[in-house]
Amino acid sequence: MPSSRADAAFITTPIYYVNDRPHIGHAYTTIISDVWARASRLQGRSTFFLTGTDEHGAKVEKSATARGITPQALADENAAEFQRVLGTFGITCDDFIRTTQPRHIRQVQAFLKALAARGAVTLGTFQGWYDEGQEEYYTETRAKDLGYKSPISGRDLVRASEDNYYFRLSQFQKPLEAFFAANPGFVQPQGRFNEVLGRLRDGLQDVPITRTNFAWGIPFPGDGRHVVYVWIDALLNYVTAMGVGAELANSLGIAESTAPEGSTAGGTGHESDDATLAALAAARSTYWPAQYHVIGKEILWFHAVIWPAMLMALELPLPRRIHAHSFWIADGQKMSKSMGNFIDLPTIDRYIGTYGLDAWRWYMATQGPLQAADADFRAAHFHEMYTAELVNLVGNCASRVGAMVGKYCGGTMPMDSRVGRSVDAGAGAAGVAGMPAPRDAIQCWVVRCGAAVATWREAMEDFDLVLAARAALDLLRDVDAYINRTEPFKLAKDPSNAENMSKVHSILAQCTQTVRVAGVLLLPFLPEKMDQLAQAFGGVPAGCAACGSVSIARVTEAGCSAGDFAALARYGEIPVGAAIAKTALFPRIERKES
RNA sequence: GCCGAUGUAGCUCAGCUGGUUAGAGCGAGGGAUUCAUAAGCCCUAGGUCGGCGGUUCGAAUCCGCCCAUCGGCACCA
Repeated sequence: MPSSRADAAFITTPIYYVNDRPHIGHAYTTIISDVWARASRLQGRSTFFLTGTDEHGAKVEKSATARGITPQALADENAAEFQRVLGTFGITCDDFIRTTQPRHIRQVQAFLKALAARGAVTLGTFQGWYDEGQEEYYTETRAKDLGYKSPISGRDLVRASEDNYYFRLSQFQKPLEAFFAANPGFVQPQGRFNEVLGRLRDGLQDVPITRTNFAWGIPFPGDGRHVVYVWIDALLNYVTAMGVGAELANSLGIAESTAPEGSTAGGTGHESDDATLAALAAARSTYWPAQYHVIGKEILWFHAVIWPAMLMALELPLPRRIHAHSFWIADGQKMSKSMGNFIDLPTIDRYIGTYGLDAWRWYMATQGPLQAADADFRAAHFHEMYTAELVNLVGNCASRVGAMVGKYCGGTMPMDSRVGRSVDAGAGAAGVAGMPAPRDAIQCWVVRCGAAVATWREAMEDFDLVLAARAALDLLRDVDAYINRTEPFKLAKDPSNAENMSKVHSILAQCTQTVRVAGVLLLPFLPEKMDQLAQAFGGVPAGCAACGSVSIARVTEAGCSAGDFAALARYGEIPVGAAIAKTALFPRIERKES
């Protein structure tokens, strides 16, 4: 069993079903996870961000058959599409796992074998409503909704049964209750956790984990007539990607040859032998358990109950937290294929084309359904948020500070002449040395920045991206307010007035330093633009020397990791004399009425 | 049907264990300015805090009922 590292963090998205086309839901989950991963790296933590594709199951098999290609060919095609699409969102995943890769298949079989060996699996009979045309089972409630008729063919559903292997979930009722009681923050938001607890009180039943009515899946070890049911296969990706089951697979002698027919395992990894698997484990297994499983609310039960129970059965550590977000709706309407109102890829591309990638990430991360309520996606709202927060606040604040340093300080970082006495923005309501008082008495910028950083860190820890972003924006609001109050542009009217010019330099020094700190906090959200800002504001204060950027580097790329966060986010790191340039970050966009 | 949640200014929402004139952001209207991306700043919006009843010296904040909206209810990624 791996032992986790305190200085490491592992964050995952669900793996996406290759039978789907990428849409806003995939974009959302992946982007918010990416923001968190970047923030984690920024803080100097060794961070692993995993996403991927789920490629087995009856639906994939059926779609492939309909197109006259193999399931693997379909999976290859769509997995490539997912990778391409996610790439366009600036995602910094450290790996992209595919469930048809041998490394995954071998470990899944090893885990199932271990589950069976530990008495967590039994053979039973599954009964359900079967659609003979679709070769699919429906749940009791779904069948009832359909009037016990096939939604496709209209024929009556039949009561069918098949022998399946079951995971003895019912055995984990007590252990799960104890775990939840001891970990009240396990599932967030809280409302979702309550839902899980409520359902748990109704009691747990064993769940089937194999199927025999289709072939496109991982053969169940010991009984080749069965394939592993897709969601068991899928859940295990979180540990197989990290090589957690490598030792088990090797010791059980499970070889790649047991992979299903037609599985050629394209894509990134092609680990197939014991040594490769062992290497995978050596490099990654200490990342487990995951710090965050980021998921949509529709798959909460699997992640909050079945997955922990499986891990308990395998005697593996449980993930620390599960964040289940809600759904985007479009203009007040649920998105659905029949409504034709899905925010699809072409729509997303249009937004990114018009507003830029960072703006898209910003809207996703700050206006999305992060908590229990669904969020409405509206074009007008997108435009308003872009203009109000990115153009008018972030962009404009950086612009006016950069412009004044250019005009009044020769484009170099000015000296704060009060350093040594007080780097504040007015110690108390009276202000300092004739300088107008700030709007609050707590405006010592060192303290102010430190508080913002602390708020940001705590918010990130809780996956409260909105609060984290606001901590940075508030810093910029304070800078704006400070400029308005101290009016350096008036003090600078007479350049020969040395005393006033000294004040101007002090004021602008404070503003410049603070804007830079805010920029660091915004980096995970706005990687391109905040990198641009960092370059304009003194170059590279404490970021990655190797790549010459403060952008958060990927930990997996040798020699390129985030710098010392304490220094990076500290007020005052821009050295006096450093070049400061005015920079235009977010262009104003005229919204054409549609 | 069962379980749970929500209902606060035009919009999105804060308001912990009840207590001075109910808040923020955005939008809208007005004002003073000009360093800045016609941005920033200041003032304003008089909203029965879903409805009714109760507890209390006192409730948006506790209890009950009602209305409305929403979520979960297991094999769906």
